[in-house]
Amino acid sequence: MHDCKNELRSVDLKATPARLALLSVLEETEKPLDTSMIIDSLQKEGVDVDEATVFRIINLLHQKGIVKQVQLREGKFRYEHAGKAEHHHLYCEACGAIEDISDCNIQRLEKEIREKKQFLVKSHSLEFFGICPACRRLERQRLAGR
Amino acid sequence: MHDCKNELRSVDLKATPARLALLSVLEETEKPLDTSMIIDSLQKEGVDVDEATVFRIINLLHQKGIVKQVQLREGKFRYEHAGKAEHHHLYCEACGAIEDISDCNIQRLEKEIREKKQFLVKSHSLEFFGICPACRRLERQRLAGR
DNA sequence: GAGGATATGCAAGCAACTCGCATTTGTCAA
DNA sequence: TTGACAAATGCGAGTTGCTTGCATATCCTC
Repeated sequence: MHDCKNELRSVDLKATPARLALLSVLEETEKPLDTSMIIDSLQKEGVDVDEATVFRIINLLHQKGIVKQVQLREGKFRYEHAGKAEHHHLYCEACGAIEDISDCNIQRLEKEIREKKQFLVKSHSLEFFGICPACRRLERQRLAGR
Repeated sequence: MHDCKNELRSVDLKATPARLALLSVLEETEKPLDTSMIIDSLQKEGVDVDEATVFRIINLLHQKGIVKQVQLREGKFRYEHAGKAEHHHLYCEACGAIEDISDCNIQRLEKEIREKKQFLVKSHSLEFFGICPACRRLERQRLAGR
């Protein structure tokens, strides 16, 4: 919450209370958040920001490269701070749980694409969808219980 | 357009004109389409289907596993026939061109996730975003010309 | 502290998608 | 072939995620 100010300044954005609070919410949260989650978190910290403003701030931060968009087949975007190490997501289709995975070498594939196809890869998204261990256990219990 | 009927029957769906036409559009098109593209294609074939109906059909086909959802950071879904070989997409952020890529072994990664994390992977999405060769050429010309 | 560029709130608007209900249409059995 | 019924469609209204215009408030520089 202190170097948020510098982070904003470094990309020529004014350090307003709304932006500082939003940025610190994203830095403190490990999972990607959608805009309504962001608004909830801000309210819990006593910061009341209009929905339109949240979208404007998020879009600015995204185009400055400070936050990343995450899509999980929910019909909306989530966002996470770009400062984290390269990682992807396991998304449980039953309960919505999200887990990070980091061990994958897409880098090699990106390099191949760049060399063979002359396509300049700027970013990518890789998400796995399925059922998490907890939900699998629940399902097994449900089946056994009848 | 002939075995579309059987395809629908095989998942207990009535073979209505709208569904048959929609399915054949998806089978004939190589790129993933969004709903308005689907509606346009249907109209060109003289089939007039309501927007709500297209969404209903697409959702049914998706939940029966006949079509796949594709997300390309456009704020909406695209769909493609699930019968195609496993592949992913190169999406040009400048002109919107989409190219398929097929050479990647995510399978190994999926297997690892299933074994190490007990997470049952049902599907995944991998999309690369960047600038395609044509757009890179245009950009170079634009820079050289001034 | 004042001035000017910029950020915000509010309200209206848009696009993707859903839902309820009356009508039409496949499908299957007789 | 036909008739009946479950299911599909069209239409209209509604919801949600997101954007925009404009007046007011705020941050930053001097």
